[in-house]
Amino acid sequence: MKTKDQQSNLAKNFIPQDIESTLYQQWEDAGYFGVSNDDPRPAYTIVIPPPNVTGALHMGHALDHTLQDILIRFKRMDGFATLWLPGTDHAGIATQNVVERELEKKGQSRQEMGRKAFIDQVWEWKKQYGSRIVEQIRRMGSSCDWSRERFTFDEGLSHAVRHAFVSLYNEDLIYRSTYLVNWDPKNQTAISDLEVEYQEVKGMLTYFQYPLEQGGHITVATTRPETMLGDTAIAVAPDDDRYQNIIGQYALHPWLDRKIPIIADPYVKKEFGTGAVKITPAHDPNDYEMGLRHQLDMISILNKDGTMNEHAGPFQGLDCKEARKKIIAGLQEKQLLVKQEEHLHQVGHSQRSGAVIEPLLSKQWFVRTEPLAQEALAAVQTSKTTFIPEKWNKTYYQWLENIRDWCISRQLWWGHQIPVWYCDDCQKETAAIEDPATCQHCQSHHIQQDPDVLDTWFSSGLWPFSTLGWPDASKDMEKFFPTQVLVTGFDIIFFWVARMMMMSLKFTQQVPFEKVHIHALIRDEHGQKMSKSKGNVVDPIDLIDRYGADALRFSLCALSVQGRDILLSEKKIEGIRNFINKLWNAGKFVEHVCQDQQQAAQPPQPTLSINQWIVHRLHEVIGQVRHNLELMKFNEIADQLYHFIWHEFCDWYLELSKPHLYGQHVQEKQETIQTLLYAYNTILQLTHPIMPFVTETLWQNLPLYRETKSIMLSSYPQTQKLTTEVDMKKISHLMACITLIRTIRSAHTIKPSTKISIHLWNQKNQEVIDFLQSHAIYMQELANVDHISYSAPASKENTGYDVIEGTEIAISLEGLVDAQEELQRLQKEEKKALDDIQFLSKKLKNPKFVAKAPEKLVQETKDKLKQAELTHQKLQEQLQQHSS
RNA sequence: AGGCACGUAGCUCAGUGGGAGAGCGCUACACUGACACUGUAGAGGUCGGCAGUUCAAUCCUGCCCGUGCCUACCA
Repeated sequence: MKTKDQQSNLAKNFIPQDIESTLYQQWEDAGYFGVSNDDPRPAYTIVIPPPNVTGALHMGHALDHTLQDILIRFKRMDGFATLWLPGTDHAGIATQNVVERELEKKGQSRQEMGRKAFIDQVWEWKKQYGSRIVEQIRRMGSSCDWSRERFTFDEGLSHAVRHAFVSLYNEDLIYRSTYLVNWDPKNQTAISDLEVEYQEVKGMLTYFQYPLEQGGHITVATTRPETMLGDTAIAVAPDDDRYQNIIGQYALHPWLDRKIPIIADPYVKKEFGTGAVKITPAHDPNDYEMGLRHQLDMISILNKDGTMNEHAGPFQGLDCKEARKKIIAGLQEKQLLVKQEEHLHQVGHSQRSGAVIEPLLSKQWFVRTEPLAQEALAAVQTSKTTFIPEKWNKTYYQWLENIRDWCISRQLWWGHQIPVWYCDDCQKETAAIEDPATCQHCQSHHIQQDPDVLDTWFSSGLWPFSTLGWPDASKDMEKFFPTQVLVTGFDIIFFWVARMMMMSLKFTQQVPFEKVHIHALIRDEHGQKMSKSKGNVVDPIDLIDRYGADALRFSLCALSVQGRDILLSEKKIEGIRNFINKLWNAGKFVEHVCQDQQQAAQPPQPTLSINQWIVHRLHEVIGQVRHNLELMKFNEIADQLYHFIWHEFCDWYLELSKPHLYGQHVQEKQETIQTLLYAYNTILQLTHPIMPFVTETLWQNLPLYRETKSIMLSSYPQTQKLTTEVDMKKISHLMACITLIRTIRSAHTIKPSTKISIHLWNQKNQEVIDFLQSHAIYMQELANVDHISYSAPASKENTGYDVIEGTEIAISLEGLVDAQEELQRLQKEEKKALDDIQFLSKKLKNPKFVAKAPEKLVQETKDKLKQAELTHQKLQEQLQQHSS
C-alpha cells in the first residue's frame, strides 16, 4: 500500500499512453494471464479465432477480442480457471501471395527459387513480420495466455493435421477424384465453393447458330461464346415441340471436326433464350452434371493459366477475352451470329485474387462432408451447441443440409502438404502420418509425395482441440476441452464454425464449444462496409493511440447489439473518452476526501438514507450486469454501467455525499467515506472487464486494503441481500423536489449563485414533509436554497410555484420572478395535468378495462388519476392567483 | 429465385403487450475546491403505411412500401 501525500497521485485527466503498455507488461510478467491445467477450479475456455499471421489488427479483430476479453476477465474474477488461448493462422493463399509480391519487387519468383527455398523464405517472413498482429492484440489489453500461443503451421498442429487427414482417408471420408472445380487462374489453384464470390456483371447474351448435319440449323444462347470450343452436346427440353424432330441428330462444329449430338434433358428451360442450350461439360457445373448423365465427352479447352489449349483449334494460346472476341467475329463472318443482347448475370470471382473463376476439370482431394455434416447438424438441433443470437441456427442448418463435398487440395506451396505418396512402380498411393520410406503396397522406394497442400481451413477446423494437444492425450485437453464459447463474426460460420463442429464431433466425439456468439460486422459511421478502396478503413491501433484501448473497448462493447451491424463513429469514442475522464475524476474525488483512510472493502450497513440508497442501487446494478454478462448482452452492460456511474453515482451520489464529507459530524462523515469507498471500489471491479487499464490504475490508487495485488485477480462483485431497509420512493421524491426547484430557478433565469428561500408543504402527507425536513441539507446544497419553510406562504404572489406528487413548492423571490414567464410555465404544467386526467379517466371509464386488466394496473391507474387531479387542482388555484 | 434482418427525436441507435428512451447535435444559464473531456435546465417523435388480434399495440399477426445482407447452377 502506497502512503499518500497531500498531492494527488492522479493526473488531471487520464492519459492512457502513460500507463497501458507498462501495465500490460506487468500483468503479463506477473503471470496473471496464465492458467495451470492442475487448477482445481472449473475451467472456462475460449480459443481465439486465429488471425492471419501476415495481417494487421482491424476493427473486426478489435471487436472480437474486446468481447472475448470481457468474458475472460469476468470469469477469471468470478473464480474460474480461465484460459484464453491465442494464436495465428498460416493462411495459405494470403500469405503466399504476400511473400510472392515481395519477391516480385526484387525481380524473383518462387518458380525460380524452388519449393524448399520458397517455403524457407515464407518462414523467414513470418518470423520477421508475424509478431505484428500479436503485438497489436496485446495493445487491446487482451488477457491471453501467451505461454500457450499456437500457430496453425507449427509442429504440433501439423501433426494434428496429418493425423486428421489420415484418419479421414482411412475411413474413406477423404477421396481423390477428377471433378469440375473452381479454378483461380491467377493463383493457379483450385479453391472451394466458399471461396468463390459472386458479383452481378453486365454481360452479353450471344445467340448463334449451329449448322445441323442434315441441313438447317439450331440457335443457342450463351454468355460465354468461347466455351463453344468445348461443346459436346446441345440440349433441349424433352417436351419442347419445336425440337422434337431433331433430338438424336447431330450439329456440326463450325471450327472443329466434331459432331455434336442434340440431346433432351429436363434441366433445360423452354422459356429461356431459344430453349436450346450448348453443353460444355468441362467448363460449367450444370453442363458437367448433364455430361455425366449422358456420358458426354468432356473436353477441356483451357490451360491452367486461363489461356486456350490445344483443343481450341485455331484459337489456341489466346486468353478467354480475346478468344471470345475472335469467336464472335468468326461467327459473324460465317453468318452464324444471330444477335447479342445485354444480360445481367452472376460471375464468380476468387475471394483472394479477384480473378474470374473458371470451372475446370482437374484431379483434386475432397472431404466427403455429408456424414460429418449430419452430426454437426444434430449437435445444434439438440442444443449441445447454441448460437447467440439464435437466428444463426437457421443459416447454419441451411448450409449443412445442402452441403457439397469440400475440395481441400490447393496447388500452392505454403501449407500442410498432403500426406499421400504415389508409387512410381505400382502406381498405388500411401497415406501416412509419418513420412514413409517405402510404398506400403509394394515396398518400392520410388515414391513421391503429392505436391499439393491443404486448404487453410482444414487446419483451422481442428483449432479448438489441436491447440490443446490433440491427438495426444493431454492434461490441457482434459481440463480445457470442450471450450465454453466461440466469439466470431457471421462471415465465417460456414468457413470455420461449421467445419470445427464437423471435425470436433468426428475426432473428439464432443462439440468444440458450448456457445457460439456471433457478433456484428463493423461499418463506418454512414453504414458503409470498411474497405481499402473506399478509403474508409479505421485502424484500431490509431484509435488506441489517440483515445486509449479502454475507450475503444467500451465503445465497441456499448455498440455491440446482438444481431445488428455496428456503425462506429469517432464521436462515439470521444464520448466514451469523456466518460472515462468522469470515472477518473470521481477517483480523484474519492482520493481527495478519503485522505489517509484505509478501510476494508466490506459492504457497509449505512444509516444515512443517501448511503443506503447508493448501496441499494449498486446491488441492483451488480445483478443486472452479471445477468447481462451471462447472456452476452454487451450493449446492455455498457449502458447500465455508463448510466449508473455518470448519472447516478457522480451526478447524484457524489453531490449528496458532500455535505457529510465536508461536514463536521464525525460519524456521518465516517460512514459516508466507507460507503463511498465501497461503492467506488465495486464500480471499478464491475467495469474492469471492459476497461482494464483505467480501472486497474484507479484501483491501485484507492486508499483501501485489498486482498489481491491486481484488480484483475479480485473477486467480481456479487449481489447481496441488504439488511437495511431503504425507502427508495422517499429518496426519489427528494430528488424530484430538488430537480423541480432547479427547474423553477432555471425558468426564471435565477443565477445558480443566488440563494433562494422556499416554502414546501403537503396537505395530504405530513410524513413526506417530515422526511424532506430531515433531509433539508440536500435541497439546500444541491439547489442552493437558503431557507425552507414547511408551510404554505401567506401569499403566493410573486412566487415561482409548482406541485409534485402532492408536495407544493413555492419560491419567494420578490422582483426576480418574471410574471409572464411564470404564467406560461404554469399553463403548460396545467395542460399536462389535464392531459393526464383525460388519458387516465378514459381508461377507467372503459368497463372492459376495469374488468379485464390486471387488478394492480387498475389500482395504479386510479391512484395516478387521483394524483393528477390533485396536481391539476393546485395548479388551477395558482393560476387564479395570477389572473386576480 | 429462396432465406434473414431492418424502417423509433436532426444524426447514430437502444427498448417494452399497459402513459416513448440514450448518446451526439441544438437552446439557455453557470468556470461553488473531482471533472469545461464539466454542471444545471430545456426544445425536439402519429415509433414506415394499411388492416387484424386484444380491455390495451411502437411491440403480436397479415398485407403493402422502402433499405440492407446471405444463400443459389438459369444457359
